[in-house]
Formats: sequence, structure tokens, C-alpha cells
Amino acid sequence: MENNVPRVRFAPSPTGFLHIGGARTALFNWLYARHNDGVFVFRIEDTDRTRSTDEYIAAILDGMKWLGLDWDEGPYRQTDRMDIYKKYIRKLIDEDKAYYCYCSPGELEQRRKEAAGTGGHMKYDGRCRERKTPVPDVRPVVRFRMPRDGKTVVEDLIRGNVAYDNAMFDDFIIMRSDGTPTYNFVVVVDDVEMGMTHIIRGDDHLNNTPKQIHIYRALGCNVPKFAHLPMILGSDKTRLSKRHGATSVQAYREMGYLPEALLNYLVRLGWSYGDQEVFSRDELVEKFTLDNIGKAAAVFNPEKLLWMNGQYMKDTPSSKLGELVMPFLVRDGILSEGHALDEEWLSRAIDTLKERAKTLVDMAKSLRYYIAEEVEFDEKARAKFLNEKSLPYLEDLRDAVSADDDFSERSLEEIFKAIMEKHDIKLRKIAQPVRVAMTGGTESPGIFEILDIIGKEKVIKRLEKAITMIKVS
RNA sequence: GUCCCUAUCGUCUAGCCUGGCCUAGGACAUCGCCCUUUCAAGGCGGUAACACGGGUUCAAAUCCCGUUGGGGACGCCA
Repeated sequence: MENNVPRVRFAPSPTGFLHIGGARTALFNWLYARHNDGVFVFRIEDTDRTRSTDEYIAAILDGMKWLGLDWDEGPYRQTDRMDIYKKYIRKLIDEDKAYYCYCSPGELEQRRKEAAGTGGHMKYDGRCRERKTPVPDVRPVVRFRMPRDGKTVVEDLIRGNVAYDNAMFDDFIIMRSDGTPTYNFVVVVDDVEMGMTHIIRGDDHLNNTPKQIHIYRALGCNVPKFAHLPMILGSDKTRLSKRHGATSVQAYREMGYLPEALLNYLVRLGWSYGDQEVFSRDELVEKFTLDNIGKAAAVFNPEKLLWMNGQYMKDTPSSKLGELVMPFLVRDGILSEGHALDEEWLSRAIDTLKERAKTLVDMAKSLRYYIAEEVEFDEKARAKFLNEKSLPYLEDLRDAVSADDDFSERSLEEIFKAIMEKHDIKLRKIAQPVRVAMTGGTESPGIFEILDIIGKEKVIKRLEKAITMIKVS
């Protein structure tokens, strides 16, 4: 044959932001394509015109780009392809594989309710199946003629063979009365037209698959391979939703997560490679295969994601983190827009912070005390450490630092040592008050490190401020 | 209601296909200790799971059946 290049796709519907589950589906498809030197197609399923918006399309594109999931074809939009669908529907009607149905939504809803009440099947009864004449003044839908007996087997790469009794399916609608086609139909037409070889998607589509298989057959096309991914659930084991906290990719972006970390966390929801937890992108591409995917649904655990992000923060070069943290500094009012920082200085500051910061937001927050003119004090910390007791140490330190032309880590250590000896105290007695004077709080990198980063001038200023505060109170 | 999927520590998972190496391994979280100028990080150690019941077998987390739990689908949503 002409070729056997695997072709896969990610096909979200733009009725919301790119969420965690969608991102993972996209990731698995992307990895499959990259691992197998295949083609990754991006398609927007926007046939639901009432709920799809351009804003969401833009947001999903943005999310994909941020995650670095680049596509080889697309994005295709189904609303641009209506002529294609109409052509196929025409064909099915002409071949009597589909037919017009004149039942109104109200009638259908009514019958469904009755069926549910009496324990029967909630499916369309097929009453327009053999109708030869149109009902006047009614815009009909088009239904697909499903077989009434026999079985349909879905050969799933993850779940094995799954058999369905055809008797349980009804003749589903493939075209609405307004002339637009529906999901189960367009998805097949597009996957056929776009030459998809593998359909990797959420588990929630497994039950749709037999219907789609019959469409493939009716169209006279090859059925692709299917791989249905286990779902991602919230902490209470129900479908992941806003109730469980942030679910959109951009929300994590705004909380200061790194795309690589999010991807790494997501890939481990359902996929594993022995005991390994941390994978570079290249490693993932190299190691990803469908047979390491589990079958059971996974619970999304924000704490592990946070840990994962910390791992990536540590391993990201400080210069890179500097670039990444800039927007957060501006957003959180730590730096005014357009104000530049010395790159080398920022890098050094980040060196001291990246081991402890779990997110870019954390880092920005810590950077505040390096950058700001005025320290913001935590009241508890201030009360505990900036008081009469620490006053003499702070005064001594101010005097010594002012006289210290060197202001190196080494000279500072000497100064501290001298003060410790003079007052016969341990380092902690002086380090904590100084830390509070410098940062406003009790948590920070090593005391000599932060003095070095803050710089002599500001150090003296902050010591003065602390001393004044103690004296005034 | 009907159908489909699924089931190892609180959570993500390895092991299951090709039974014995499993007194079930790793990671997050948690607890304790160490390191220490704080908070982290790091190091060391601990608590913690084969859902249940039947089979098959010399032997079952691993194979079979059932039960229960969880999830999903049954739309003129995707």
C-alpha cells in the first residue's frame, strides 16, 4: 500500500477550556504519533453551534501551545466541512442506510420518560423506519439504520474485545432538523477523510464505538484501531469537575506550574514505565507505548502534581526560570511593567530559591523581598523576633556592615561570628531577627545568601528600619 | 432501569498476559530521626494494599465463576 504511517488526532469540542482530561488525551495521542513517527492531527469538533465559541477555540489552542503539543495538521473545524458531511448523509439516504424521522423532540422526550418509568429501554422505537411519505411542515432529522440483531465487537487495544448486542442500539440521529450533523456521524466521516489509523480517546466513548463501527461499514471504510483511555476522577471518585478545584490547563499555568511538570504528572495517570516517575519529554517519546496503559480510572492528586512541579523547578536553569517568573512578578505587583532586572542578579537570586519553591508563584512571592524597596512584615514574626532582646545584635550588625567595605559572604560570616562572641549567643539568636528584618518573615534561604543578594545598601536600610521599629514600639 | 468498563497501600502505580523469585516493590502524602541559622531541600527509617466469596492447582495478587464497590453510556451534547 501507499504507506502505513500512523495517524492519530485530538478532537476536543470548544465548549470549555482545555481541561486536565483533554490535555492527557492530547498528550497520549501526541506521544503515540511522535513515538511511531506518525502524524498528529488537531481537529475542533464544533458541530454544537449553540455551545461552541471562538473564545474556547482560542483557549484550547493556547493551552496546546503552552504544553508544547504541536500538531502536524489542522486545526480543522467541523463547521468548515459541512458540505462533506451532507454529501455522505445523502449517500446513506440514497442507499437506504439512513432515513428521515419526523418525531418531535417533545414526543421523544415523552416516550423516554415513560420507558424509564416502566423499566424499559430508553431508546427510539424506530417508528419512522419504514415511512415512505414526509409529514407536512415538519423538518425531519436523519436517523442511521442500525442492525437489529447480531453482535458488534469492538477490538480495543487497551481493553481487548468488547461485545455488544445490536438489539440494544436504536437508530440514532446523524443529522439534526436544522441540517447539521451529529457527533457519532461526523467523527467517523472526519476520521475516515483524515485517514486516522488509531483512535485514542477517553473511556466515555467506548459505548459509542459500536455505533461508529456501523457507520464505517455503511460507508464502506476500514475501521481504525481503538484505544480507550481510563478516565480521570476527582478525589471523591466522581468525574473530575470544578468542584474538585482547578481543572483547566490555564488555571495551572496561572498558578505557576511548568508545562513539562504538568505533562509528566498527567502521563503517569494511566501510563507507567516500571518505577520511574520523572521523564523528560524525549524520554517519554522514546518510551511511550499503548501497552503500558492501565485500565482503571485514576484519581487526580494535586499534591503529587505540586511535588512534580517542584522537581522541575529545581532542574530548570535559573536563567530560564528568570524569564518564566517575570510575568508573575508583574502580575502580582512585585515589579512594575517594563521595569527590567539585572539578569545575572536575578539568576543568582533564583539560585537560592529554586530548591524550595514549588511553583513560579511561590518563587515570585519570595523574590518580593529581594526586589521590593519596603519589606512587608508578617506581624507574628515581627513581634517574636524584632524586639528589645534582638535590638543590640541588630545595632551591632548595622554598625559592622556599614564599616565593611568588602560585604562578601566571608566578611559577613566574620561579622556574625564577632557579634556571637561578644554577646555569647548562638547564631540562631541573631539569624532569625536579621531574617525577619530582611524578608519580613521567618522563612528564607540561608542568611548569608540573602544578605548577599539584597546588597549592602538595602541591608543597612532594612536594619535601620527594624531598629527604628523596635525603638518606637 | 438496561448495557459496557473496572477493582493492589489514603492517592498514582509495579507485579497479573507467560501461576511459585511477592514475608507484594516504587512514588506522593503522612509519622519519626538525622542534617541545620529559619523554612524548605536532602539522607535514613516507620505506618499503610492484593475488595469479598467460591473454585482450578502441589502452589493464586496472578487463571475461572459469582457478589459487592466504583466509573461510564443510553441526547436533535461531544
